[in-house]
Amino acid sequence: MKPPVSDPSFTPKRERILDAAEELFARHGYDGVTLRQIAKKADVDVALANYHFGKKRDLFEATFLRRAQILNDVRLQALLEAEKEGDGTPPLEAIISAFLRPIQALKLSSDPGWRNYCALVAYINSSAVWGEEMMHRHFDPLVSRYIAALKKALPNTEPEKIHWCYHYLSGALTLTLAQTGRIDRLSEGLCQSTDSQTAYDLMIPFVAAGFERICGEP
Amino acid sequence: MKPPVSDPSFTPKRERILDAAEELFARHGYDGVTLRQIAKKADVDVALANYHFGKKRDLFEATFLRRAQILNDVRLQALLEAEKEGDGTPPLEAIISAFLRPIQALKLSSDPGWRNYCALVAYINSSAVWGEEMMHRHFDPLVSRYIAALKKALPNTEPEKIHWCYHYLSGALTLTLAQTGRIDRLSEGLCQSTDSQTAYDLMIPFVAAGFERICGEP
DNA sequence: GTCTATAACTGGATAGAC
DNA sequence: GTCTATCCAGTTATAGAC
Repeated sequence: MKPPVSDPSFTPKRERILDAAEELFARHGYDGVTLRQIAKKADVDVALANYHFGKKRDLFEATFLRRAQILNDVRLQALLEAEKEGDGTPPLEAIISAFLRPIQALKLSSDPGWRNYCALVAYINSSAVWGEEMMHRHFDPLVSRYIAALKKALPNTEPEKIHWCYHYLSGALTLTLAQTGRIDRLSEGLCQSTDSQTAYDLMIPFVAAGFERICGEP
Repeated sequence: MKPPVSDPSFTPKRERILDAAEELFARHGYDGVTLRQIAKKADVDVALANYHFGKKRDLFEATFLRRAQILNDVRLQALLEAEKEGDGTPPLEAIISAFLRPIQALKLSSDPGWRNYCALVAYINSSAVWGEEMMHRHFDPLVSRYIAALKKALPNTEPEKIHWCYHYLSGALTLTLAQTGRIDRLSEGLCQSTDSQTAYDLMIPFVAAGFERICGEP
């Protein structure tokens, strides 16, 4: 008989290592974390990380990859649905929603690991060392589909402008994912980094307005 | 007679250490860099970093602080000038310009160190560990002045919304400062991370439109 | 100010018992 | 799969000669 999966103490050790790595890498970066710290947080032996994942670098990749495909899948679903509703060319805001809402949904889901995973993606996307390679390999194929949809929604716009607007969107999203707590301090508690509801509800129209201004739609 | 400052071999070693630390910390993060690497890049002895700056942590702070005051000064100047021109309440876009243009100007200045310093600020702002404390202590006093100006330019708006919009602005700026090279790849060379001219020229209207949409001005 | 030498420690990685 | 024991390269930091 298998123990119930809901009890964290019964979680397979392999998964516990990934959970711990996710949280620590997200917060302290690749070099700021030791395998010993990860093992301690996961409550497993140090050598076990090596047994399951090989080198530290490979554990980092495995942590990143575990949820990347899931995120890509739900996003692709959202984009396809928007395209179906929009008869092939959904309006701008629907595309941006399809890009952002899945993340919001995962954050609000039952699995709290998504919060750490999002922070990990923010860390990787902000880093020149990791970002260029890893984001390109694992996320850009899907992002290219979003860019293509944006081009269709905003014809008569130079592709260059669409790329820059996507860059600003990516920046706003990345800092939101990082949940650094800075907005909490700056606003003296008025806003919270953890308030995903407000963060995404406002981000979508904010970004949509920016696109419209730059890409010259009414 | 002082040697010409343009010759790097005559730069005082202390400054060379800061230059090297700036570049390496920005790219690899605090934990991703060793004092030996910094010393090697600066072409000085390992012990010298310790002699001048004390512990590694203090060298990191010193690197961050060297240009922070300068940046705050030019920004404050820009904000005051905008307020003078706007009779106390400059229009939205003038405030955003006063926030962003000084950075663009420093990046385009003769001192290439500003490029690395900007990436360092991006690293710190993206990090939950460093960001909350260091950004708050050294940048938030001035940022609060910008927020106050935004509140005046956008009356009848809940302060909460202004803070969130500033957060999106900060995110777009941070990813731009990081110059990760991702936009280069995604756009297949159409756009360059290093193209500050375009990056800021488009960011200002993009962000202004977002503010207007959220904060309900025409 | 500058460098040599070294102390004291921590990191990743693995071999081998169970 | 799991854990003990250990290797050794590389780290910060400093004491002391010049």
